[in-house]
Amino acid sequence: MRRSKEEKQRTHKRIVEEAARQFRAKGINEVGIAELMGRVGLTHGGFYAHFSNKDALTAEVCIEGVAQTQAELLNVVQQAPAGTEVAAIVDFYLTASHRDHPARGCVMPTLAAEIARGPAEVRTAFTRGYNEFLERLTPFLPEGTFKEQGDEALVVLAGMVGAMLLARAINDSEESERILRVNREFYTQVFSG
Amino acid sequence: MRRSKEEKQRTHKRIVEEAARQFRAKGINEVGIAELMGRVGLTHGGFYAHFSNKDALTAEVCIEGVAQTQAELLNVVQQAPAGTEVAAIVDFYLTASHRDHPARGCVMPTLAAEIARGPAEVRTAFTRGYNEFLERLTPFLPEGTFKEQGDEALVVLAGMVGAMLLARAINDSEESERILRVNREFYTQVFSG
DNA sequence: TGTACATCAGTGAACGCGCGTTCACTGATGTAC
DNA sequence: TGTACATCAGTGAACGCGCGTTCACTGATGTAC
Repeated sequence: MRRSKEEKQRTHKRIVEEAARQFRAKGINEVGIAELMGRVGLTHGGFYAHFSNKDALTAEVCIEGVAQTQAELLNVVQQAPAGTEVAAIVDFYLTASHRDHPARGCVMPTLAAEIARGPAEVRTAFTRGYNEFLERLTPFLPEGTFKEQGDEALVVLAGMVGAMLLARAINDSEESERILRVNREFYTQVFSG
Repeated sequence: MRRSKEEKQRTHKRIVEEAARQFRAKGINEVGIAELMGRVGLTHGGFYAHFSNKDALTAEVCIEGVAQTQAELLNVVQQAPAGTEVAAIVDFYLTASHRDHPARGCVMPTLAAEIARGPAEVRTAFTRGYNEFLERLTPFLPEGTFKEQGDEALVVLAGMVGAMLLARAINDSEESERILRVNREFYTQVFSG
């Protein structure tokens, strides 16, 4: 039963979006093709009409996933009053809600370790998303607090990703909240004005 | 062929150490019991004389792995001249060598995402290691730079873990080096004196 | 100290299971005339 | 515009494979007398 070009595109998009959710929730290797396609409402064989293999899907999920976080953070930072951009970013990113819903959150804390061990195709896709992410975010950081704006973006991003990663791994909700709060306060204090 | 108590203990330790190496290099789920036991020089069936299941091994690896990084960082920080403790820590942690040898490095960037998705047993073990880690490290941080020493430890740890995670995922050696360098410089500058 | 027996670390075949991928097939869509 | 045929999105059975775990067995170690 052949489908129209438009319907194929829609199906393709639905597979990528569902994969992005599942990968973040369970990890790339823990999500099977059959389970994924089932959630999209199709059978597993049809997967290969859209992707040559699972790595090709993973590469697309990397780009799509980073682009999504980028869009959200850009939106947040653009609406922030001048001088409070970093505060707006960390207040948006380092929340209990983000910690508790990895499937809807940033791909970096959830997938970066697996990507680092993955094939070149996947790492290259992630790198592309990462570079665009930093390019877009950098202009909104305050000037001169610490070297160039691009360097500041690097510091804030690494700090947020690490804090989220640890806050999720810890099995102690009080300590987990503390990781989020202290890091929010730190970046707000250092990069304000 | 029953073995002596001492030999059993030695074997147990060798399994945990080999698992710690393999888990960091490939991820917990990508290391099989048979492969692991083979590397230790035994067959897979013998695994269950040492651990009730794979989760029990993973929990031990968490504690052992965090303790190892803790010991290394404590050693570094104790030998650092007063006022340069944070510089010593980040110079030890955020290196290309650490980035390129995850099997011998800190477990947090490599395993935290998988631990966060893992069973309570594993997360509790990691949390125990993490708490001891921070308790031991905190007294060596400078006072008053940013709130309490314990809060500073949280910030430096999150930043280092996030920076290492991203530096490993990126498929661009120049940008990867930059992540490490900029973060080293940042924490050295902010937490010196 | 020597002997008899219980224990148990490690072996290796076997289990059920889910994985990624292939492939012959179906039938609606796209296209050439 | 209508017809004939090629294309190909999606189906579902089948593939080989590796996984975690179980279990009957072996034989050296530990222990009770």
